[in-house]
Amino acid sequence: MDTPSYEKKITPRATDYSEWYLDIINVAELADYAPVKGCMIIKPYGYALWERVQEVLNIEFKKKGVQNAYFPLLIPEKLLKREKDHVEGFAPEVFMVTHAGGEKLEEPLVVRPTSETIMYEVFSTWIHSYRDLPLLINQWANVLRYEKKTKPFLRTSEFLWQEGHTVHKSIEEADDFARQMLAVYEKFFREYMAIPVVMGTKSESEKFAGAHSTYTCEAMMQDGKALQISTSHNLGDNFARAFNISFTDENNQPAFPFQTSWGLSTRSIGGLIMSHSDDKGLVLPPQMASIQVVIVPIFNTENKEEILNFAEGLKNTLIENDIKVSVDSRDLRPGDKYFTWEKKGVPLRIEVGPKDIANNQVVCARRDTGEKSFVKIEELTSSVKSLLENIQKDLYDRALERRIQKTKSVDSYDEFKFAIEEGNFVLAHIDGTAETEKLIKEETGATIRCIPFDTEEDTGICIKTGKASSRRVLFAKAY
RNA sequence: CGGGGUGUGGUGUAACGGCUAACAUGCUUGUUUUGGGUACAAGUGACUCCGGGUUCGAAUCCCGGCACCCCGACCA
Repeated sequence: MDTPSYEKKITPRATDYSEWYLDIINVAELADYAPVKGCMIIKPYGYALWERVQEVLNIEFKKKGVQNAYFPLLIPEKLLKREKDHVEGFAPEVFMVTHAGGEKLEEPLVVRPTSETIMYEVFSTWIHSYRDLPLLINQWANVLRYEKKTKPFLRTSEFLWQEGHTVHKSIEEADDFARQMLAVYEKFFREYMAIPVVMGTKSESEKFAGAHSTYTCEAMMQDGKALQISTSHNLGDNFARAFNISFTDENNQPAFPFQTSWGLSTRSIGGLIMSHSDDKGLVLPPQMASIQVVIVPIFNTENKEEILNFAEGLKNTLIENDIKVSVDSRDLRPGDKYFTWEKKGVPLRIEVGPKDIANNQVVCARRDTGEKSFVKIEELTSSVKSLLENIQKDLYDRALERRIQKTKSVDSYDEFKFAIEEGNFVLAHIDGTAETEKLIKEETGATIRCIPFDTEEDTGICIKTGKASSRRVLFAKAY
């Protein structure tokens, strides 16, 4: 049989991983390029993923007592300059508004690259007493950073995120909260996106501009590269001092509070795409999919109405059980529809035709494995639920297994270079200096992704300098 | 921001400096078909990324810009 040519192709992962990623976004209709450099249009099917992120995280944040608020997009330039490290970190990538109303502005306005400065300026007027603490605020917003090299979702000049900002009376409390929020992210990635992440602390050179310490969730993509998929910062009292946020404590003494900020962006959607998808298209975990089940009715002219009615009945049953389901009633051949939904990563496909109705069953086909099974109508809901649960679990397990297989512990620089070149996460000793870190990056392209929380004390010697080291850190090439 | 590459209907491609820019697919209509991309017919759809230049003549050559892709440096 001739292989027909179709309008959209998918480059296999083995041929060109990057090209494959772009093709998936295209065929699954997640995003389009915009007529502005480095910016993208998030199409409805892609935006539904972001809405799901918002839906789940809002619930988790509120459990922690965090409230949503909104601050302006534009920041007076002088505010951005208030904290020294912060401005140095962000200055090269800010967009600046210099004109408005046809005239030059007295003071340029910065388009927020992040909102610490404008929020904290305001926090200083909100906080007076220890009774005002902790202050727990989150905002859903877009931010802009001028980026030289962009890639849809993973790095765009404008991106969507949530940024949480909290203020606490002690550094211990702030640090604990920053870690709690990191754990919220970890849980979200595990239970919803089916992405296993490594939690840890960023090295000095990788930490956030102006932070006391930065905690991170690092995920491994299918090519072995790391993606920093969310971060949480303990800001210490650096910003409180810079923005003059102070409060009177229980002993009637003035004090500076301690702050955190934490964020998760549309980059995570890029991580989601790369984690599970295959050469046939997108693969979505059921917990993230806006369509969890697609029903493909198989009919001919005579039985069309009967089959469609039957399919609608199945749909209603599933909807009543909180399953997100859609019937593809288009007048196309079944194979055509299978390809459509395969590309879009719908976790489960139900085929229903005359033979099935006669046998009181349907055919269920898993997107992730292609595995087909017959399901009795009476057991439809329970079977679909358990299939979706299995898909969710298997996607996570496969991603975890892949990461375990591709995480190497090495003790020499030669082994290190080889393991990095092969596309692994590499656990190795380093002397802990920024110079050595930089040297390793220059020579191998690998950076310290984090000092994982779960590594034990393990004395050894630095793979590069031979100096003493007390613990292994995680290296990888990163997106 | 340096080095390299690409830019043609919605999508994937073709066209020596020379006919009305071609083919496939999509989309629309009709008939047919429907358990992994049915078949046929008719129709639809492109200032060949933008702006200059060279030329009798430019999708094609040159210059500039923009966007995208790859490799570096920089960053969520």
